[in-house]
Amino acid sequence: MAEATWSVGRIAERCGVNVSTLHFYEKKGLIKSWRNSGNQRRYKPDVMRRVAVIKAAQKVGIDLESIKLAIATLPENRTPSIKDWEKLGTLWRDELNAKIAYMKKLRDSMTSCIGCGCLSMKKCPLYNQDDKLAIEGSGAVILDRV
Amino acid sequence: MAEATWSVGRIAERCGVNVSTLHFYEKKGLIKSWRNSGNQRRYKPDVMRRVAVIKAAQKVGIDLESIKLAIATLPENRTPSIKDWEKLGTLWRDELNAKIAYMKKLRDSMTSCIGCGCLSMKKCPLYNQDDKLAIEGSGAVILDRV
DNA sequence: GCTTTACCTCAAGCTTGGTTGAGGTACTAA
DNA sequence: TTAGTACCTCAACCAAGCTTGAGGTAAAGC
Repeated sequence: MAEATWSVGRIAERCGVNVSTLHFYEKKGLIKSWRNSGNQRRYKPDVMRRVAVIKAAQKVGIDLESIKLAIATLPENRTPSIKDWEKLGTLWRDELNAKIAYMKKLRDSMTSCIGCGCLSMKKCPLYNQDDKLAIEGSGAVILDRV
Repeated sequence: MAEATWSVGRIAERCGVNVSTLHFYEKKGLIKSWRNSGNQRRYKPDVMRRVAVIKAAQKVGIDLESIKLAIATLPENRTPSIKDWEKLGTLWRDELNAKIAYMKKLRDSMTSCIGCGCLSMKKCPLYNQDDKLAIEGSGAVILDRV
């Protein structure tokens, strides 16, 4: 059972994603499969954990490219162990901590800055916080140029 | 000075955004202008605060549509007061608090769940947390269907 | 054996939040 | 008056992260 091989539809069902998503992830290099004699995808069961981890990481705002890089640190030649996975978790937990801290800073500036006169100027703390960690990739950077 | 009218280029420069962004926001109904005799946009100075608020809200992960709805609560017939703006700030601060709380929950599940056996199943706390507040709009919802 | 379901590939489409470019008009400064 | 900017509109494009559809093959159930 532990070393069974899985079809794309079964993986999709178990992971709660569409088949097209699995195709997409494969094309992006996030997961791997081999083909059976009829050219259909077959998976090792650990792909489910990979998909689950991808989804978990996305939830905390990590994009697929970064997830791909992180996943690339997993061993190629053997099924990743609990320890291997935990390392990823730790990595992302740190990132998440940083994001939380950033959002707290934003929150604390929010009420005061939004009503105050500084908002469109370069002194405003809401603008001048380090936004390398910005949740949405873009949107940042812009207001510091004034 | 306080009641001066501004051209699109000057607003763009003061707010640190592109002219095209202001066109875009106007098309989306987030800001307003009128035209001079030569069909060029003219703005009241409070549009700068609007733009600034839009950018601030984006930083905390609020999408333009929600920002538009929030801005729509501002008075139409007069320049919004500090109090009006502060109401928005308070609203978003609450939203941000909820997001922070959500991310903390994710963080606490992260290390333990990622390595554990529950990750691809419906019992995993990492999946079954309320994800209405998900940072990235999509990506959520999916793993609860298993 | 036959039907239904699952799978395949490739291309095109969708959403958000803009940017870029073409072709043309208006304003400003010397 | 004449450059040189600044502005106008409209359409097309970009990136991420998928989804949808067309046209065709494989596998599974009765």
